[in-house]
Amino acid sequence: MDSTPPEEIHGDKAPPMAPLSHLREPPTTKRGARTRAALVQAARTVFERDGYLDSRLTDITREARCAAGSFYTYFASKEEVLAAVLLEAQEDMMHPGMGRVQDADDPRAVLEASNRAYLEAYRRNARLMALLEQVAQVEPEFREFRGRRADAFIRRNARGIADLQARGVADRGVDPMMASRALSGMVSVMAYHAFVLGERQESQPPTDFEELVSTVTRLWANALRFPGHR
Amino acid sequence: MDSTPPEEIHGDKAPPMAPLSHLREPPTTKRGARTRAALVQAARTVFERDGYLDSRLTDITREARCAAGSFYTYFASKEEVLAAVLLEAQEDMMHPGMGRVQDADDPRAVLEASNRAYLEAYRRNARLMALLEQVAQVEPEFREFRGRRADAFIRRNARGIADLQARGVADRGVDPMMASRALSGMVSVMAYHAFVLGERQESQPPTDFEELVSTVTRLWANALRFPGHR
Amino acid sequence: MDSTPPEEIHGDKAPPMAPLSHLREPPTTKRGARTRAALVQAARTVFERDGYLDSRLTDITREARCAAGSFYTYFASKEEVLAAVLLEAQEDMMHPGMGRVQDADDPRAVLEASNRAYLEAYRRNARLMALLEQVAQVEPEFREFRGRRADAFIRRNARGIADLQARGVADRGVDPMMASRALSGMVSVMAYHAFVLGERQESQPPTDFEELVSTVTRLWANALRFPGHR
Amino acid sequence: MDSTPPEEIHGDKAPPMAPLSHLREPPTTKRGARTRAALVQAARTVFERDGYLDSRLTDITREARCAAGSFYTYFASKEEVLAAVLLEAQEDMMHPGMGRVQDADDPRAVLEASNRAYLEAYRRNARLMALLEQVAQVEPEFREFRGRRADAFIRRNARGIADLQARGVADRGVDPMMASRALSGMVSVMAYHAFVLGERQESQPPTDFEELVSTVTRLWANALRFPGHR
DNA sequence: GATGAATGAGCCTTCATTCAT
DNA sequence: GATGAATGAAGGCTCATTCAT
Repeated sequence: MDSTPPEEIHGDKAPPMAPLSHLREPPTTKRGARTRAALVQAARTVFERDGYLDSRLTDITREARCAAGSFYTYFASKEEVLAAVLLEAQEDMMHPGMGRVQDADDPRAVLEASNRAYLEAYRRNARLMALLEQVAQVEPEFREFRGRRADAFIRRNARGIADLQARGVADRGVDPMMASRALSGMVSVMAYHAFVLGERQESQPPTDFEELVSTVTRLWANALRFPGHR
Repeated sequence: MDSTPPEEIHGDKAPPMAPLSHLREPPTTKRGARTRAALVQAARTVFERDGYLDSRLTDITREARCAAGSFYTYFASKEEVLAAVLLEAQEDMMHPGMGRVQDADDPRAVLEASNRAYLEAYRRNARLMALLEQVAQVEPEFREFRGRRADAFIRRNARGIADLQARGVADRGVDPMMASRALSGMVSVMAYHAFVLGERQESQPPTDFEELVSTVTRLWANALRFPGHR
Repeated sequence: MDSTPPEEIHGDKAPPMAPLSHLREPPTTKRGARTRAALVQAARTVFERDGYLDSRLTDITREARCAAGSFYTYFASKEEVLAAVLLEAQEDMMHPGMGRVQDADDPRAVLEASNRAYLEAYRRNARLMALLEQVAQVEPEFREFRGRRADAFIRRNARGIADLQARGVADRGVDPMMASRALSGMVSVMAYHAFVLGERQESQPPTDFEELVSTVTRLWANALRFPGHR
Repeated sequence: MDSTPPEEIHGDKAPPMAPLSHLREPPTTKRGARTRAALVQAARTVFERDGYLDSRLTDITREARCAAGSFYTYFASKEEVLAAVLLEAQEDMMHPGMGRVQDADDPRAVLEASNRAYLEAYRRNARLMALLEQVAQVEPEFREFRGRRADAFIRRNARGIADLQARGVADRGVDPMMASRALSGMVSVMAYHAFVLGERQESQPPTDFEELVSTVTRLWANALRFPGHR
């Protein structure tokens, strides 16, 4: 895992993530581009605020300060704007963009950096992730999108694990893909709990970010029997 | 963890799980009881088949072979039947009912039995779990229900972990609650993937149940540094 | 053509005229039957008054004094009510029900009775015929309905013609079906002109009914060379 | 009917056929003329393909390869393009342009030539005739247009009939106008059946054109008791 | 209790027409 | 003249809930 580029753990250099649907042709004029952008932005705002299911198209057009009919100039349906919203945010959601790691030879250090980057990205896009979870329960198209996103992380982490197993620094008794699915899932569940559910119940104290990072990293490292306890 | 009753790990002795809503009075007559039961059964069938959102009340009354109006004799809304459905299934979903473990002193053996029981219960009620995930995304009431169910498992497992930590057979470097949340979440994510998503995509080979049990158990045990590798 | 039952000329003993569509199940209760009937009646009124295309479902429900949603209890669409309207009127439209002819052996007398019956039925249902012409231009389903209705008349008249040809009292130089189509068409065109268009242009004097009957009868008889001029 | 110019039977030397509407001023520039022509041509294509009611203005402008807004430079509405389309095609629809008849003294020969010319013109413009029938059911303006066109033929044929009656070669027992309306209608109905409906139902064998001509001619001649059977 | 018809608010979608560039 | 985005009125349809029988 030394020379493995950090992104290999949770990151995703983003194969364009297969189009969600055949979007309408992009606007030709500058004015059109502005309106379309306003609609996408408005949709994100409304979806994040009211949820996908409870939002009406007219909420979006009102937020975008345009007529109801204008929506259909750019999108064929609510699904389609959502696709546009997700596509636009995809980059930031999928490229945790973890910085340089001091000691790239230390699996724990690399892992921690990776987890931190992932969790930071999740936190940044928490409301969008919540939205994605919601629509994945309702629209098969977005269930697949969620699946592809998850798989991207899982496959990369699986490669990292296999690599460490080959170098003898990770437990060889588990299948890399399955272990990756379990451990990546563990992190995402924690993120969901902390940043999505945590936000909603203000009764509870917010999760301590650093503790979150160090706990999942430690459990992960232990789970794979990284050498050298801390 | 030796004397800890198995249920202590994933199980739940079911504190009445706070009523989901103030249900209407139970039917007085025998006929009434029959109709109500038919409605609950029909609702489960319809919800599991079509999803909560896509099902109409008339689908349920048709399935129950009764008139649309009769529904309101027993339930005030769609939410309320769902509550009844979940309440009825709660017992089996929450009490994995893991059998006696041979060597209750072996943390790994206990853990494995616990995980197996949890996963079997999940598999048994997979469609209902899928339904719960869906409604949790839409109705705050059921989000809380899901949360309470998860917390029940998490708290029990946290107690088990704290116990093992106290006995010196589990890593003391992690907070029991947080570790429990992470590891319990890991298992539930795997279950969701295998039994909910797996069912929908018949293209993929079904997950091998035993491998699933052994993998999550091994990762969990490692994560907490249970003594004695395998 | 003597013993040929009169209906054989323009009439139609009505093979049920193939359902226009799979109508919803008829209402079970008396109240339901009343509402449904009110809707069909209202639809006929509105369609005849405003035309099929210019009428809105809410016009119909208002006319029927019921809520907009009630419409869908009985019909799935505007098309479907129209089907019901036509089905209900079909009997009268298709069974001119010409009375006994004095001399059933006189082809001219039979023919005249038949034409009179046809034209009277057309006049009685003129607004409905106008409606049928309109929808036939727009909905393939009703184009077929119109076609079946026309064919019923044409086939019967063709049989009458073939019969007379066999008896040597009609020109054998024409194909019975084609001649029937031409002559039946001639009559229907005249009816359309007199009772549909005539009504709309009050500027013109109304067609004299008896002259209409005698003219088409005479032309028809001549066209087939019935013996014995008048 | 001898010296009667052939067109006198079904033809129409086209009195300008009263403007359908007050069209906008014709384009001044060459570019304008080109755009306008493209729009009329596109409208005809689209109307004939999709029907008047199912076609949208944007279909027309797309077909004409111009912007939606440009439409209004030349036409005030959908109706107005249709008027332009019909005006442009009027010439060919109304002037069957029947060739010289060998023996202009033979009523049957003249009649047959006239019918053939009419039917050929109908066939040539079948899709436009279908369109005209459609719009006549919907727009009063075009109902009148259709009426004027029909009247032109009917009046001419009525003159021919009156002429023959005067010469003693046609049944004097019928009113020339009414007989003309009936017989002209007979021919147009047959044309509509063969060329409009026939095209739509490819299941049926196409009508034999020569049989069509000879049948209507024979029936017509008989109906008026032209001398000398065939 | 059961029945099933009646209710009507609410949202999506279309497309002729206008208008700023 | 041409462009093409913006407008917004209009109407269809759904379905949870009510209510008369």
